[in-house]
Amino acid sequence: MGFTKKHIFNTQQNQIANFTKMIGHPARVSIIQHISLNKNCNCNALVEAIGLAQPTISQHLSEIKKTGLLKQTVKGKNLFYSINQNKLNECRRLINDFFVKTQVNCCK
Amino acid sequence: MGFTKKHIFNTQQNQIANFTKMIGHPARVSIIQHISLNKNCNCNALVEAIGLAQPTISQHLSEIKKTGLLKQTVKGKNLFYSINQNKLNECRRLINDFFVKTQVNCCK
DNA sequence: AATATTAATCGTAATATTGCAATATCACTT
DNA sequence: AAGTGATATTGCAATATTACGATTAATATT
Repeated sequence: MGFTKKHIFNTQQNQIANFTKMIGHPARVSIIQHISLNKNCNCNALVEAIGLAQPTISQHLSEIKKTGLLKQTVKGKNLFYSINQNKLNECRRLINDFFVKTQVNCCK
Repeated sequence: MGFTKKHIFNTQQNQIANFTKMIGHPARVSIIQHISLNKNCNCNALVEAIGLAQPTISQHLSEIKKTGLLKQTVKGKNLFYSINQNKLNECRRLINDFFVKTQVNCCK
């Protein structure tokens, strides 16, 4: 097969999986870290910092964008990325909630 | 290609990616939730509760086990799974730290 | 207008993941 | 020893992911 049977899981389970899957590649971890550390971070800056080809970085960026975690600002010919803090908080809360519930349930 | 160039990333980035990738499938989210909620949860119980075939559940279990998140107890012919709390805490701290740093950095 | 810069998209190859049927293994029961 | 139950492994098909060269599109610069 190769596809995921998403329909047999509930919305929350799929959301948790979507967010963690998005983070689940070291290039995307690195991209998120770089963007949060550097204002005015564009695609080229990430290509140089990380060492993957430009199309590869662009592809990873679009995976992250699909979840809504990134904002874009055009300045001249540059496209600067920044973190969408609302989405970051949503993502963080969802995942943290998963950990808290797992921990509380498993030790009672 | 298809493979990940792990060597160009640091240990922490790979660790974060490994843990989040392990959680990044709704079946594995569901498996972890079930195990934490039910003491004496074995493979068959998961198969019935989730609705995927036994080999599929077994495969997802082994993905989770690879990260050390599960403990096993043999009782008769049953193999009961439970959450390794130390590993859960390690995983939670690592991911939370990633979120905290991202948040602190991006809004200063 | 021609050129350079920036980033997305296309096309493709290699590899990984997801899912299941069939089978194997291993422990317990009879 | 044969049978049963529980789980792991094997083998395979379908799909997804990762990576990059080539190309495209869009904007800036000269």
